[in-house]
Amino acid sequence: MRRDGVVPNAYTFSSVLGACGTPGVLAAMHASTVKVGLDSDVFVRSSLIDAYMKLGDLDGGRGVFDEMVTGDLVVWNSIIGGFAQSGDGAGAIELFVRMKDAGFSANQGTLTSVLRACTGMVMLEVGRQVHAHVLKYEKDLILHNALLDMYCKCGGLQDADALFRRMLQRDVISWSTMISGLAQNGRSIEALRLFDLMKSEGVAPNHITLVGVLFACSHAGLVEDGWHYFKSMEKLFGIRPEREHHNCMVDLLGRAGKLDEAVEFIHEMSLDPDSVIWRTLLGACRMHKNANLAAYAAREILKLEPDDQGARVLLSNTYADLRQWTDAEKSWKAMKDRGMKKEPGRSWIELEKQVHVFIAGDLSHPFSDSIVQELNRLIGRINALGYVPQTEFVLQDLTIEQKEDLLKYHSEKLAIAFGTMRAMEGKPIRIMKNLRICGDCHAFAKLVSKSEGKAIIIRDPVRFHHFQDGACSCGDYW
DNA sequence: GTAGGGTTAG
Repeated sequence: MRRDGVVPNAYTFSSVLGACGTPGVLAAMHASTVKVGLDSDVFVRSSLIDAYMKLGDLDGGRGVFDEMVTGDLVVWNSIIGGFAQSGDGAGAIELFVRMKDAGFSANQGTLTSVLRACTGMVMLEVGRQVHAHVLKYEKDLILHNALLDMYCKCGGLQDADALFRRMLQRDVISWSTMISGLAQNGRSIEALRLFDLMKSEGVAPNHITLVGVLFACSHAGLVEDGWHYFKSMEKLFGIRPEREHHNCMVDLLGRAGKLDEAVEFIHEMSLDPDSVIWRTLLGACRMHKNANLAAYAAREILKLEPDDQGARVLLSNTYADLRQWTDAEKSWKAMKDRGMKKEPGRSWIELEKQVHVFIAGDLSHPFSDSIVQELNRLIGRINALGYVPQTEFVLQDLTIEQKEDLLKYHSEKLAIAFGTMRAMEGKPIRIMKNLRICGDCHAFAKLVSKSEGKAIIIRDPVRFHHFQDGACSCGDYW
């Protein structure tokens, strides 16, 4: 077209920008839009923002957005959606507030992205407010699916359940979301029952539905059921098991302590094992304290991804679990030499529409003094219920006192203490974590839920723990 | 008669 001397217009650019697969091509295309003076056209602008965001270039997208000479709702939606999709929920919500200040009112697209941002940050209360605006779009399935997912991932299972029942239409995504949501919240049996209901209503499952089903099995120790679904999924639903399903099986077997079967499964599967599969096995080895197999899995990961810090951390931790301090030390040193650091534990809690972040061992929160006081009070109360700090969850070679101190200031404990101080009467404390919860914090949360008569809900990267009256929804199986 | 933004697992 260019060779023929035809000058592209805004229609051309907005179509072509979506196809820019590399930063170089996009930059050239962006330059062309400027050259012909079309970069301020709202269609071109929203396409440009979207193209940058899809390549993961947040600054690039933001740059185009900030030149805002012209803008409309879709331009706002592009930038908000971009932030929400790249995991910057706080940024997305901030932009959403600015958008409203600028006099635009949200439509379905905006609300969907904002819900996704709420989901990412476990902002259930903000999500509930968004729900009020969703009501007028009762026919929008995408939006309702996003709302459903928000409730599931924020631990609002009752709301999710009620919404799911009320929805005017449900597609395979709605069903899959609800099935996974139940499974992640420790209600695997209900998840499988819902799967049966889905089939009886004639909705065809897809490969993601089956991931949810297998996830339900693996997180409830339902080894037989898991095997059954895995073996029959192709025949029954025409879905060939993919990587994710194989990974679920390794998780299912490994989590249940059948490590040999898990290894055998990996060796015999038709796909080449990737680092995700090995990482799943490694996690199971750590859970069941099999250092030799862990070392094997970690070496396989590092073969595929030499700079994988997760593998090195888990390997070090396994050695530490076994009190093999020299090997642990060596492994930590290998990390340091490669300039890698362990990601610090972080917990978030939403109180009065504000998100508070706690970092393990970091007492710089403005209310730290009273939080530590509250923590001591809680520990005193649960000591009476038989709490003993499980220092084996500290993965360094330290004295008992030092270990107890490290354990005491794990980020989720700080967040729980802040929660018991400040949370509303009768409302559960909701916390999100970046790492999986440790065994000591799990025991701590169980006992605090009992001593304070308060429900605590913790979301880690893969699942939820609902603590109430001294027990957890995971049944101590995670 | 031509164009831009949104949902599900790990």
